[in-house]
Amino acid sequence: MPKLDESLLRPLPPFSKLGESAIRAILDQATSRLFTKGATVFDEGMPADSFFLLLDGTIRVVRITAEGEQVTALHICAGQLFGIAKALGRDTYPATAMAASEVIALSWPTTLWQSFVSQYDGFATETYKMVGERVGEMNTRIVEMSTQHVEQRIARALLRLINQSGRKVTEGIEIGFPITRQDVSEMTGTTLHTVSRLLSAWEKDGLVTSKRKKITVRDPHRMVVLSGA
Amino acid sequence: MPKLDESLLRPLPPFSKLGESAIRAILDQATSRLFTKGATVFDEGMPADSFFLLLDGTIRVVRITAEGEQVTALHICAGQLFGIAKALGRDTYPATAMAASEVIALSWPTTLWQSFVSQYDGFATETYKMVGERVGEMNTRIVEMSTQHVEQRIARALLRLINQSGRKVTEGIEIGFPITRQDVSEMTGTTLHTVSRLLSAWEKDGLVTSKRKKITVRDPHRMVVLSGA
DNA sequence: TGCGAACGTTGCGTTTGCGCAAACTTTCGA
DNA sequence: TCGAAAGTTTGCGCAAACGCAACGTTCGCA
Repeated sequence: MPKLDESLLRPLPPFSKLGESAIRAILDQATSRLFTKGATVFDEGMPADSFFLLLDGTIRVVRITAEGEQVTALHICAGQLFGIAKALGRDTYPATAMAASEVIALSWPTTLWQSFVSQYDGFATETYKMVGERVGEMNTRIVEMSTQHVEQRIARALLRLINQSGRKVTEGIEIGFPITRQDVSEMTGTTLHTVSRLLSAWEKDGLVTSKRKKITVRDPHRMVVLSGA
Repeated sequence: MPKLDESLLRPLPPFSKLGESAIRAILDQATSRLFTKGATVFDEGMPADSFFLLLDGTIRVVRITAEGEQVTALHICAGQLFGIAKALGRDTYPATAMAASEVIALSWPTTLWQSFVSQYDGFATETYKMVGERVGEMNTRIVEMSTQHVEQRIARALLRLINQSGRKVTEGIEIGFPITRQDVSEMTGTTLHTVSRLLSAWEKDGLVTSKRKKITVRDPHRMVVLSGA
């Protein structure tokens, strides 16, 4: 395994208050892992052996219903911890994590969690802050699903995606990882048909451009208006 | 203020590992407060000055949209902590808490949170376990809203309510606090009309009985089947 | 005890978004 | 280079649930 550089961790909130030696120690205990697109990092209900830090790529956190339908609960982007079941007093993973693109992640055995929390200043605080943000995000999702129309939900989903992992290109802002209509439908609780229709309409309108697995928002401002923010 | 009895706290998870003197100390710092039905305990966005323990009654945690619609995110029943913004690294309350019935709660200034966490063994762990459960609940809500029909969602909502605060009565199990069709609709993301229609149909079917602000499930088993669990 | 407000019911028309089906396009591996 | 697989588009019909509206019922308060 290649020696990992300390500068990887230093800018990230959970580690930002730590000194060089602490970061070195943390890195030395980490395993670096590569996941190909579509690969499963861990499965819902499995014992939470490890927790992870996403170095590159995007993770999709999904839950699968009894009928086999997938629902995307969350997207996790580079620099964030995930699989931190232990932080919420759980022994198993509450959802499935899959790679939405090529993914590089560090992992640590869950047994180290306690020592990270107690040894490293700010680690717990920053982690719980992140948990709080995710809770807020989920909360917002619930509110949106309850009160908004499909069109607004999809608009918001796209805006959230370009916020989290948008890349600026000539025509606008592009979502930073491959995403299908099916994926969008799983994020918004609709069907791929509805998403496809809507994107077509928006494309005709000049709001977005989309190729296979790529969506680019050309007019973010109008999109915000549409989303009813 | 009447002297509070230690036996109030001892059986509750966050305090279960504490000795008598610790519990005494915690109680002595608490303020006991009474809220009438419909009263607001705290408002979304307000500075999180206090955190609370619900001694009696039920709290409804709601968020209010820009259009003024209410969405119920969570119900909190007796024995649970709430308003624990600090635990998630927040300085303001992320949602509004209102009394769904007469409510008795203890409160502590948020400034004490840190010392509770560091001083009292198991307090943090148990609290985060509870946070984890709530996250799981919210997650389930999202999945349900994405994949289930209104009928199933309402069935699940009722089942959840009788699980959390059901009272056994002769005809079945009754929800332990006053609840309107409007309330149910806010929990399930529908309209009071739909809820009313459905409850009427269920009543005709012998599944439930409902009076004004009271709902009693007569046949929990069939309700579970209906909910598609 | 009577009035008003809050709560609940019901009918009807309409819309939204889903389900199904068929065809088209791009990608990737053999 | 060809074919299969994966992803996308689109049309059509339908059902679920909403919105509106009007009316009935219960409760609390003066």
